Amino acid sequence: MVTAKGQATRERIVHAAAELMFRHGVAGTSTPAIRDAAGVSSSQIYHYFADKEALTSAVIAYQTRLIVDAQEAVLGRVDSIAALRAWRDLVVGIQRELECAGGCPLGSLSSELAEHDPDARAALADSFSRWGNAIRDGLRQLIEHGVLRAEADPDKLALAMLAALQGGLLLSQAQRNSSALEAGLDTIIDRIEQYTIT
Amino acid sequence: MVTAKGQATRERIVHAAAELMFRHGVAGTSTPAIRDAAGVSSSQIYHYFADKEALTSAVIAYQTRLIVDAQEAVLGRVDSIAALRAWRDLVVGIQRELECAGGCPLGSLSSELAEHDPDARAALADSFSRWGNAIRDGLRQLIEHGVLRAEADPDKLALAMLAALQGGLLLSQAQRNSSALEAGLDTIIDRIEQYTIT
DNA sequence: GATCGATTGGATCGTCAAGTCCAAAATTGT
DNA sequence: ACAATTTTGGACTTGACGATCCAATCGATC
Repeated sequence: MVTAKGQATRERIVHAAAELMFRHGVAGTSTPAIRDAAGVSSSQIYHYFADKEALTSAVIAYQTRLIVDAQEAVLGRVDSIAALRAWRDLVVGIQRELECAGGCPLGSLSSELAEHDPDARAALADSFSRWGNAIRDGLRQLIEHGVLRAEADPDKLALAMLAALQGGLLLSQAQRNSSALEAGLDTIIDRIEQYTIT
Repeated sequence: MVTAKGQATRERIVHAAAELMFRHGVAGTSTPAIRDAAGVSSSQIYHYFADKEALTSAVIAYQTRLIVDAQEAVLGRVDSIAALRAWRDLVVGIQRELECAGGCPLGSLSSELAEHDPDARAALADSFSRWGNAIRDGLRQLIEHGVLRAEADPDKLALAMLAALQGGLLLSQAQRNSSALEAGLDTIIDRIEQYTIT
């Protein structure tokens, strides 16, 4: 059983852990650091989570909820090429605001955990699938609305878009400028635009 | 002064460290593990490298030499869309052979180190620039050979290709299949192909 | 073959992180 | 109010990792 107060404490821990892991990576985030950032004691972390791996798993779920839910909401309303470009501007804008630091929280977690934590890898694969499906559904709407021709392959284009997005974020993190992210997204959108019904 | 024998030892350490860091990440690779894998003693690591950060820096240079040099060689000979697709097949084939494990060594290093080691970030940004330039030069050759129209923007398309490549590798690592990598590269090449002179 | 720097082995140190433990305090239900 | 359960504080244990130290050995050069 867990009370409302306990739930709040649990969430405070996950929130602090997510923040620290985004900024310093999973391995670079110690449980003492999480304890201090969340303003709790050591025992509380292990009261709510079996070990650091379980906490990391909760952080993955938390970031997925933040990011993928938001993406689904925005992409669900795409009904024109202009709306797709507006989505692109949103993504680029977020990265610019962060001064290209940190990359994608999910991408970073995946890169760090994929080889050494199979459960985390599977969870992140699922997050990426949801994200890709959201893009695909946006493209399907464009076909249904008569914006794009039916020959366009929404599955393939969505995967390509997600790849360009993740790679663009990774490169912008390394190069500290968003040009690769912009070039990647713009080029995929240009390709999509060629299916436009004129 | 460093003798040939010392040089060989140094290289053995870098090679072992690169291998371990590729499989387990930088933080997941301890100096005792490197010592054992390289068959040297602790003191030798610190005889040839100031600290783990310096060794990591050597690993970045090593991976850059392996990967980017090879990419420059292959991309330097691109003279047709078919050759570009052959390069795509090469990249996808490598990832398939590794069963999509590990992602891109440079991408993984970048994701892990970018925020916490500024020198490593700069070195990796440089590696990515070289890689992007190699792609760009391949595309420029296609224009010069009259395969593509001059309107094609090789800089932008090369950045997009590199983003799709890195993102595709990251997603294939998480999802344990190469479909995102293939979709990403194919979509960018499809876009490039539309600049073909018919 | 003597000299001197380069190389090597391996014990060792200090630090810090993950995780445990137990008792105290707070909260809940009756 | 009281019992049961949850929540909390913080000291503590254990182990590993990065890094150091020093003596021993190797090998090139004169």
